Amino acid sequence: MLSPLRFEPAFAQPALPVAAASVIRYAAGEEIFAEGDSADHVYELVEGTVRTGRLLRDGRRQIDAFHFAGETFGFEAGEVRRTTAEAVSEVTVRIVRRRALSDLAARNGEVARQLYQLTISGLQRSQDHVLMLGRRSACERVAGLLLLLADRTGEAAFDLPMSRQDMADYLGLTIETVSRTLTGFLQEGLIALPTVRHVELLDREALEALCE
Amino acid sequence: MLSPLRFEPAFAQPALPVAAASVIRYAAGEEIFAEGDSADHVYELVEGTVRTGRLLRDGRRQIDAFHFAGETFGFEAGEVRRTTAEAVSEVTVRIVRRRALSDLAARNGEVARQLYQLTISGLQRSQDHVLMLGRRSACERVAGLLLLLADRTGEAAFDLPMSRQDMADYLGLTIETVSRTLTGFLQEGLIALPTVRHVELLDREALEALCE
DNA sequence: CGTGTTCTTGATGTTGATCAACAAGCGTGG
DNA sequence: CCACGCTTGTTGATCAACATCAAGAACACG
Repeated sequence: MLSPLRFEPAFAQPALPVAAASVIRYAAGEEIFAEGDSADHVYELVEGTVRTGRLLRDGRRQIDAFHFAGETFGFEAGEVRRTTAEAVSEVTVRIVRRRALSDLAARNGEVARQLYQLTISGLQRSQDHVLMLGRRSACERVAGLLLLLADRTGEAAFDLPMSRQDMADYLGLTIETVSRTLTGFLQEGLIALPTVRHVELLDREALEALCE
Repeated sequence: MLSPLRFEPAFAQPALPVAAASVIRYAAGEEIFAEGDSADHVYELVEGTVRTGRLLRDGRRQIDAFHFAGETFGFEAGEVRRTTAEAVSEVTVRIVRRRALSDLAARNGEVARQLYQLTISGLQRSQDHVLMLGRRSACERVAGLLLLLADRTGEAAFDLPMSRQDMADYLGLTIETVSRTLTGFLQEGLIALPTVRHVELLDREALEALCE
């Protein structure tokens, strides 16, 4: 069921219009780049799921975003990575030289516009995330994540690509709270959880109501 | 003490390289634009402080960012505003037609690059905000905001342009918690609070340690 | 099958929210 | 200049949500 470069409506993004320096596979859990690395490539995700985020010295982790097939990641303002990217599942990426892309953008206004559009929609997702973390309860956050995942597949039933720990670190919660919230939804009949990594949304309305 | 177009090192951003459609003043508390408006202008803040954020239907509010003199705001991916912008203090802004700016960017690679740089640094600040809201305690959040405000003036003593409610809505806390945390810092000798709107950082080290 | 990992569930603890009262600033009008 | 009311901020008491700690269950993989 490989569908490279298929663009989901909710996340439609142009592929990077530059020849890839290379195409690489990463195993689940592998690091793609780390905080402090020099940021001379950007990535286009062909298949799989990637998480980007940061780690505090005491071990607390915050995931900024999950990235799915067709999306791009690894853009930085400066020369040095401020986030770490890891493969959540088995992953294949196209790697593009940042320099090649910025050169092209300097010559081609349309490419520059796409690049701009890409980052600004990333900014908007980050703002949604801020709202979620700043002002929403655990229930609302978990519901929000489930809806986000459902929207990108377009299906009410889908596999969770990430662990409970990943969900917790994205939502600013603990695994226990995520787990309890999911079984709460289960008991209220909002979702089914046939396996630990597969969700079906039974009452989308109710879940949406939780997110307003 | 007006200093239009002075760029603080920590927030150095190019002015929008387009003739302003107009220059407008807003009184403190006035709305500059609102969620749902059509997004056909961008703004350059000449003087004062602006907050951008969102409101949930039940009244919960989340401030995405504070903007200071020299900074730009009001960029949107789509045609419709997703955030509201309000004057925190008395404010003067240059208003630029979005269309004029994007036309210029399409012709001029350097302008396009600046625009890109602007949004990507906005994205990085939003990611810092996510980390703050997702994984930091109330103390750490308040310390982080104080340091952010100190950095942009370059002084250890500064006026707080915003109310406790604004601070709370930026930090994902309540006014009571912000207030208590500040008096906590006061009692530990980390700050002085000669008036309710003026802060002096007495022990910057300790505050930085709180943010790691 | 065992063994290690991930997930769930339960009991308890802590942080920050909520509710309530009071204090401090601030503008207006006497 | 003070009295007044109104807004904003502080402080206290209590509560609730989520974290933490601990144990067990389910699952994955050799």
